[in-house]
Amino acid sequence: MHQSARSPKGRPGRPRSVETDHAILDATRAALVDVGWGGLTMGEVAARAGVAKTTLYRRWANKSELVVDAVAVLFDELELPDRGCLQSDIEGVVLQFGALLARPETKTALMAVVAESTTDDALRERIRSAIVDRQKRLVLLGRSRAQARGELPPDAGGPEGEEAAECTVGLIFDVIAGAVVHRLLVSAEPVDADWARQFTTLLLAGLAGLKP
Amino acid sequence: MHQSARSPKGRPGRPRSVETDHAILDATRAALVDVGWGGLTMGEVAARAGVAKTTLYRRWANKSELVVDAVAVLFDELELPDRGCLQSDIEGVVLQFGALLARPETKTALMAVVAESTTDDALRERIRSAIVDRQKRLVLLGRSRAQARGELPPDAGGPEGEEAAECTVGLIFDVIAGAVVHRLLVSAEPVDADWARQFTTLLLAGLAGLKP
Amino acid sequence: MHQSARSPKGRPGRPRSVETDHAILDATRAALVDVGWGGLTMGEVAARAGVAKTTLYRRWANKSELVVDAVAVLFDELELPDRGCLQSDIEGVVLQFGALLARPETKTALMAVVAESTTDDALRERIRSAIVDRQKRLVLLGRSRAQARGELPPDAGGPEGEEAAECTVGLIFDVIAGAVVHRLLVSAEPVDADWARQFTTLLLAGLAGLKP
Amino acid sequence: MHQSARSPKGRPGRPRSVETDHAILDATRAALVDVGWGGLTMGEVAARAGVAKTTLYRRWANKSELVVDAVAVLFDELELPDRGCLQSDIEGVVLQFGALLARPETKTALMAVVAESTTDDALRERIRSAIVDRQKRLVLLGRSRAQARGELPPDAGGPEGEEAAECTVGLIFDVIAGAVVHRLLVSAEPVDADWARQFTTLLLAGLAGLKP
DNA sequence: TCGTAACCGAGACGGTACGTCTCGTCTTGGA
DNA sequence: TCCAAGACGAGACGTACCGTCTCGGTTACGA
Repeated sequence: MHQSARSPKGRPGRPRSVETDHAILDATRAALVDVGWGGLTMGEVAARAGVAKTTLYRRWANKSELVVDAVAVLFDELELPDRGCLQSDIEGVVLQFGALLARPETKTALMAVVAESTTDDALRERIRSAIVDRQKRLVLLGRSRAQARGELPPDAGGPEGEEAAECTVGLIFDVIAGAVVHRLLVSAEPVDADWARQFTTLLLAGLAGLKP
Repeated sequence: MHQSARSPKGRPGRPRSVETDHAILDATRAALVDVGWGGLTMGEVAARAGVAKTTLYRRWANKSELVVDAVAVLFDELELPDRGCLQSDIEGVVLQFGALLARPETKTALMAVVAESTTDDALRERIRSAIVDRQKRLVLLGRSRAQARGELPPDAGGPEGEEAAECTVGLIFDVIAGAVVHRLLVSAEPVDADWARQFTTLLLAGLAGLKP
Repeated sequence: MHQSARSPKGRPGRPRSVETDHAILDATRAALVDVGWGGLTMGEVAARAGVAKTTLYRRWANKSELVVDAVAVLFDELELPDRGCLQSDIEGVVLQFGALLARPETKTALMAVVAESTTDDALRERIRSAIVDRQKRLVLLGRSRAQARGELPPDAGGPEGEEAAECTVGLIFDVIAGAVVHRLLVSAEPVDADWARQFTTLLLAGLAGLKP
Repeated sequence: MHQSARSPKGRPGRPRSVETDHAILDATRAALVDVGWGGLTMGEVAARAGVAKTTLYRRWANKSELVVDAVAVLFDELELPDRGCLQSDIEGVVLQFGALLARPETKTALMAVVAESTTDDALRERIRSAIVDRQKRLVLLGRSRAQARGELPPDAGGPEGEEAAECTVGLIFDVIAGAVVHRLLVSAEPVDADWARQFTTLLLAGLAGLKP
């Protein structure tokens, strides 16, 4: 998770409290809702969690890392619904992602830690491993499900085919996540069913035109 | 520009120095490069600009607004190159945008003010008017140029056609800007000629499939 | 006084508030009475003085220096009463000194800063110049007054006579101050008229036996 | 000694380690030399002694009590040399006391605990019983030895004579200890043979003039 | 010989104060 | 009226110790 795997056996001294861990992460999300990233302070989180500041710093080096861990779990709620066809599946996940990003703790926190990560490589890596890479599973799952349905051709064999597929996954991910984030946070307009349909149509048509 | 239109005529007292304005904005960008958004302080900017803090606060209410103005001008450098066909034109603008976002003062500042704007509506409006809306011109210009070349059909007449076109402009803008930003800042991978070509291909194929 | 003489003329910027100086020193003494040296915190002093902590640290580098300045002024209240004969004059000053050291802010602060000064030369020097050396005037005044009365012989001429006199002043000062402090703070017994008389008798007899 | 007499018999459970006791007191003195009273922490002492903080707190309630015990033993090294006459004997003990107070662990600790004791009666009592009262033996021994030599008259009989003698012992003790401490720690000048001779001369002449 | 009670190390824990930093406002004096 | 310099009240920062607690494990007595 955060600091270290810390072998459950043999570690001398009093072990860290797991309830404390949860209390802190819960308090972090609650505080984000109330005061936003800018108003979030370690002292406030500690007070809400009924915990000493020291206890926070023992686990996380700074605000950014704490918030990444606090928010990461929210993204794990995302899942690919099985609505019968690829278009519907993607629309479903786009709407879910939109709904997630509309929550105040998510939107304010996500952009802030991304901003912070532009000058902090360790933080970027943490964001990647805790949030971004975990959600690529959705793209992979969608593809394999569509292949099973016959909506997409099976992966090309051979190493160069694999590499191309890998590359396309990254592109799709950037397009989906980027478009949703940009519409919500920069353009400040809602991600509703209409927009999801229009966007997904564009994406699938684009993908169809990409390969040959 | 920033605080007030302040009529050039008739204002009593000593007028504000225009060199001071520029010195402050330059110092802001320079400081952003060195210390990032998180490390940027009004005092630091004032010191770099050889100016008193009071002078900053007389012009901008806070750090965010100052940074928006400091960064906005960079985005005006973007232009749509005329490379002869729509695909090339878009690739060119994507590469320009990627290069702009790769500059440290741009990427750190842009995400930070967007994050801040999630809890500050006035700031969001300022970002929109100073940065985002000004760049939609690129999409509009690209479309009309492509129409002139015959690569795209002319706009549908009538009000519903106009509305649909307006809506598509927003979608395209979100997809382009979102994908580039996400690739650079979240996925942390470069926006190079290969990626630009692949992305543009996807986009144009998607657009072709969107209309009918 | 404390930080610097700071030329009253020409210093740019807002000058420091003199009322603030006094409020802080008053608050320091009041807090010493209530909570003692060990319980004294910079934050508490600041709060009592209605002042920000920053304002304290702008003037004094730490608790010890602040307390030395706060307490020093109390010692200036001491004076040599003119009761007609040397014995009575000394008894008077001994009783005054005893009364001063019986005040809670004085006794707790004085020993604490002396203790701190054993590992801080700058602090020792500050104590010396702000407190100790200023009180040697009492010994000198007492001697000259006694000489005027004919109770003591005039100073021996010549440099070696002067040096011996100087040396004796130091001895007398150490004996008086040391005995009073030790009785009050270590032996924890009162400095009353009886004790003052007995002690002064010993001192004067000793001095009479010292010279020849 | 410190916490309890703890009957050597019958106490169930593992007995406390005596080496640990010594290691802690040694570590306390060593740490005092290095960092002084202000910088002394229980954690530091524990670390130096190779012991857990818990182990310290099982034995002493706080820093002051620990330091009193750590330093007290040093004062037991003092003894009254037999140099043949009272003046020489006193000079000898004054020099010894001066040398003891010149050691860094002694001077920093002694003043600090005295300062602390001004707001802590239990501590003052501990200092008295562990340090001060034990050294009055030197004054008593000196007096009886001088009486045996015929340098001083025998004690006056009767209860009022006894009381007066008792009172004089306190006065002498305060004068000697106070003067030495003051010279070393406040005046910051050395206690050397010259000063010891001058001071002792004053003291004995004073005593001679005190009685009749 | 075996329990049991107190010992011991390590370190987590809720607190408190530290001294520093930045904020945004204010008060000077000079231009 | 503007500007620079810098004092000011406010409050968060991250650190250091405090004294207490919970661990797992050790040591010596006495039943």
